[in-house]
Amino acid sequence: MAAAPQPINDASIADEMAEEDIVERIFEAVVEQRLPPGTKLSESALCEAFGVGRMRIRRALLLLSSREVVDLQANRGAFVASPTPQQAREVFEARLTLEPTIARLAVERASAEDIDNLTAHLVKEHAAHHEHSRQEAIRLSGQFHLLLAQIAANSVMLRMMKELVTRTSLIIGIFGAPSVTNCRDDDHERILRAFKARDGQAAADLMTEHLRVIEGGLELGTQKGGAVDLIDLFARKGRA
Amino acid sequence: MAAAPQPINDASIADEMAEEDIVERIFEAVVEQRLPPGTKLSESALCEAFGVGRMRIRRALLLLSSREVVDLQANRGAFVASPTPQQAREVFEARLTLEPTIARLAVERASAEDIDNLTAHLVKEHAAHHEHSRQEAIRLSGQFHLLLAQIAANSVMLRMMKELVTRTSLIIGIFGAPSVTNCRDDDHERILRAFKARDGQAAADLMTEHLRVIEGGLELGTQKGGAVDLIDLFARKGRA
DNA sequence: ATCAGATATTTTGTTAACAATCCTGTCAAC
DNA sequence: GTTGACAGGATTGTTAACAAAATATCTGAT
Repeated sequence: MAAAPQPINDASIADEMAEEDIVERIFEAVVEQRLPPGTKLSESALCEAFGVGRMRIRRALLLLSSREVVDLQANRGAFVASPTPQQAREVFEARLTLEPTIARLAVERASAEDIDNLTAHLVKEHAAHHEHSRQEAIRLSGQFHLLLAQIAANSVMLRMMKELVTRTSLIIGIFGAPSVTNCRDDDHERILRAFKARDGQAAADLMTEHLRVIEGGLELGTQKGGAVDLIDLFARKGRA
Repeated sequence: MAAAPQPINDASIADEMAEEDIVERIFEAVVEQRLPPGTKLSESALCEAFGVGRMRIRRALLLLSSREVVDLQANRGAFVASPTPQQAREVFEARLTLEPTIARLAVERASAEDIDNLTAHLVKEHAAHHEHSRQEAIRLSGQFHLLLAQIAANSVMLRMMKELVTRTSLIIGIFGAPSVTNCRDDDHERILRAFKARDGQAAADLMTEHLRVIEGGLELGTQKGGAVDLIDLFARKGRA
């Protein structure tokens, strides 16, 4: 309950954070699954955490909700979204529509430096896996897909991908088998080889396969954690 | 300068408009090209127009800017976005990525009623063309694409399409040849025939062709109205 | 002990006043 | 006549206080 107005955590680089930075930070936390689905995001807590006024937090939450990463309930507050099976299917359908083309465009437009960056990125991914630093592995694994969108040099699709990658992390958190990480970096490795061979079609096909594997690893019938729908669960008295 | 708090225009159905409705209304106005690129959207004017407080307007503008339909400049205000040629290319690239798949999915998932609705929609489009009611024609022409996304039953891609269709209207407003309307309804007609034949691939191909024709009709070298970059234009003294 | 109701506290939503910035028009100086 | 500075007005951005809703706590009865 400290009423100290000064920043508390590591968020105080210069003077103040723009709401865009706050949105970015929360996106990252969700991707790394440090904010599980259903987590309450109270305004006062966020104000302290980021050391900013309530208005900034409010705007950030509105932006997050417009991207369906946060569920904004009237008079109740903001919660990390808990995608439904239907939403999960829609997110993967959108990714399967966008990402093969993004991969192909990225191959066509990648400079030598881009490919070097991708290679360096995969090294980091491997390292994170071997070090068993789960959060870092997940973060890098998601960022690989964003890197492709960046190389494809289309800011519209890059923005769409940021949303989709973040929501995918939530989806895996809810429906993913326990041992499954977001992406197998073997697949990323194969896609990188397609880059080096300058084979855009192969990259697109590998991406399709990659996404199908991830979606196939989900159990869209049983939701694990997150906000279990208690109303639906206990609607009939006694036991089901 | 009327300080009357009651609603002024047709926006007073019940008691108050949610910011989502305001966003929707402004989207519509942009699609119909009643709000040309570069138009200043002052807060006080919007407050009067919609009969709501400043906070609502502020939130609506933030949402609009997050979808790049509005350009939010610090301490200067909100302006209808003026897409650059680069942004125009990116929007069309995204549409060319999404819409063929949306068309295919829509064909696969369309009920008989959906096809009836599409048919009725095309009748309206024709009527608007013959009546030379330009705004209505433009609106319906954009809505055709949204109808397809709705039939495809993917809310993620539907939301993306709402943004892309709206931005396309801005792009045509800036770079379109004067006589060009948004879509030739002949193309829509052909797509509808693919629906009736239940030929998803044909619908996808026709959509690709349709979008290429529209993009081909743009003059991405010369921007007409909108916010002409005077600094860049008159940087060198005298004449270029 | 459990549950219902009432009260208190916390949290969210809104409003209004205040501060800061920008635009416009004016006036003086060159 | 043009350029620059300056002041007034208008618009945006922020803060703080207030209102409303929901949650938590407490009491009392069954």
